Amino acid sequence: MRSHTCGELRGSDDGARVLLAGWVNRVRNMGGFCFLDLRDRHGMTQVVFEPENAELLEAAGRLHMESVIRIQGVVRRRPGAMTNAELPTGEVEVVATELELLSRAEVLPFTLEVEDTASEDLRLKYRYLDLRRPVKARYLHLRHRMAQAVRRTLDNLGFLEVETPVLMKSTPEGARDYLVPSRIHPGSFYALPQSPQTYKQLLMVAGFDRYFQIVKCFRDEDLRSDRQPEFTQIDIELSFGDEGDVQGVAEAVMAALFHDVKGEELSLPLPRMTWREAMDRYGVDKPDLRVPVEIQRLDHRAAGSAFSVFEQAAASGGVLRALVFKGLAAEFSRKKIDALQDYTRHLGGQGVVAVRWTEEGINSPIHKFTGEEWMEATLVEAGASQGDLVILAAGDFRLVCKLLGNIRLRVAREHGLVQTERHRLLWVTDFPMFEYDEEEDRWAAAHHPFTQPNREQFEAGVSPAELLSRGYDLVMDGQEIAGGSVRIHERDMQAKVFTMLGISDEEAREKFGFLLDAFRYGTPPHAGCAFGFDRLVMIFGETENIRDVIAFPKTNRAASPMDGCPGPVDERQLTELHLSIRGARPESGPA
RNA sequence: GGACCGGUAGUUCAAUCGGUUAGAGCGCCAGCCUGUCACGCUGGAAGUUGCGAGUUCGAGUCUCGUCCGGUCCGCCA
Repeated sequence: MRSHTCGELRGSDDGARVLLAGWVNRVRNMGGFCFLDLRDRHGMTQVVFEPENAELLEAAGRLHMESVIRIQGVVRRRPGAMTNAELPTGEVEVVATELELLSRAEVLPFTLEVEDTASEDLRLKYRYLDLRRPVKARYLHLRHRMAQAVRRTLDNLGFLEVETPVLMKSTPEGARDYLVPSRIHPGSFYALPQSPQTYKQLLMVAGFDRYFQIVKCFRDEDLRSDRQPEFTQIDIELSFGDEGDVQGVAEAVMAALFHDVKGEELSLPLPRMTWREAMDRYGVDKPDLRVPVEIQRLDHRAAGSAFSVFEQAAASGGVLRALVFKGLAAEFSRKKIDALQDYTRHLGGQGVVAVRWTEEGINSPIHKFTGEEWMEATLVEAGASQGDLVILAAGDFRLVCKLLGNIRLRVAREHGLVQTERHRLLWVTDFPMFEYDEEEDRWAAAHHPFTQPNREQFEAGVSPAELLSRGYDLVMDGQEIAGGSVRIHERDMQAKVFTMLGISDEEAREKFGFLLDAFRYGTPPHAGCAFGFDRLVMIFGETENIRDVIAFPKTNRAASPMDGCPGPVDERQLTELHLSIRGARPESGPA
């Protein structure tokens, strides 16, 4: 069909007879002759139609953009001034001798530009057109290269790729499941996996001591710019190893990606930081180390401030923390500070105290309570000096972390404080084992219920609030790109953790009996992790939008404007599945 | 579940304080053009202003509702 792609002809091919096929990117009809840019995913080549062949020239002039054609012709080196330095094929053009229209294109619903000019819903509805644009196609090329690098690396390290079921049992912990009704078992449902967690642990019991899988996972939760209902994990598990072994493998994967994709050597091992330290210094469990501003601890100064909010924080065991933005006092007008307060309330806080230290002195709304002396001493202790903007927040530890952690990033982004020259990776370790679930009034697993608690603490009977886990997250540029843990492999310990989670023996047997049973027959100590592959591609592809790195993504409301899913089904199908719909049925899909 | 932003020719946008026939670029159609590469020039067609109510002499513009897209909070072990 074709002898070359549209991206490979060079000056050295001068004189060759070639067959090219592709899409008409653009036609430039000069009257006496005409130029045509022929495009495929490999590149673009200029085709010339000359007056010697009037019939061909006329046919070329009639072509529509995005029609698919095949041409036969002769490669010709372009005259010096006519070369196009912007194109890899720019030294040559193909003089057409034959033209075949393979598929005529109608006028497109939007024009294919370099920039994202068309609205996102149109581009999603005609995703196959959006993907013709090289700027979009490049994300899928990148994704492919990264997937290959991961497979090659893990294969070389002795990992076995095993596929696990997509239809599985619904489990109580964690995200909302996508459910699939069973035809054969009336009233019963499969769940789509939120991750292959239990299967990979069972593979360890089965003796496959090094497993991996690049696998789709599903969570029926609301979407975000970095969250889709179906997404891909690089899932890894190994036996007879601990945190260090898993982290070493994950680091090897990252090093391979840096090498293959960016041509850079990643310096290993990556730094480690405890969860507590990350929260104290950055206010989040996934610190962006590219921002050179840290939270300052001023807890001991809260009592004695004479400002009721701070005093209250001190009295109730809360904290007083600060962010110091060097030299930004002058840039923060009343309006910008108000915007920051709005943002704080949006995050669920009551507000923060913004202090500007200018040439005229210290400007803050709480002077009248604290007095000049307390304020200046506090600012100095926080490391501030004249010209700085200081944000103070007091109260519950988690809330203060959330407010200052987010403000740190927001101000850094708005004022160009993010040092983007190089990526910053680190491991965050020693996470809390449990988090208190206010709604359900019980302790919930911070990672998942198979995570091994810190053994010393566990044996000493430390309270759930204090207990740390053997979980770890890999963080890159402020994003969690992988998370994992050393798993529980002892039946007794697993039973105790279930108890701490308020899961009864019966419930544990009902939901996880197969795993507990498996542990009775010889279980190797094991540990693992899973990468969020989509987010990884986002970072390497330098996009903020997860839809960019997925071939056919869903909208914010988990629908696909392209194929109209989800949509209603025939009554007959419902009957087969023993289902009836409560309330009115939709007449058509959401798109 | 909540907050905010957006929706006007095929498309991207404009339309002053609510006021005459809703404009422009790209695309499309017709014609011209021998070195373009976002070719150029001339002319033309193209609109349920997302949808539904309301206010008004008069609504693209104001109000309410609703649908769709996006960002964020909650949620996401």
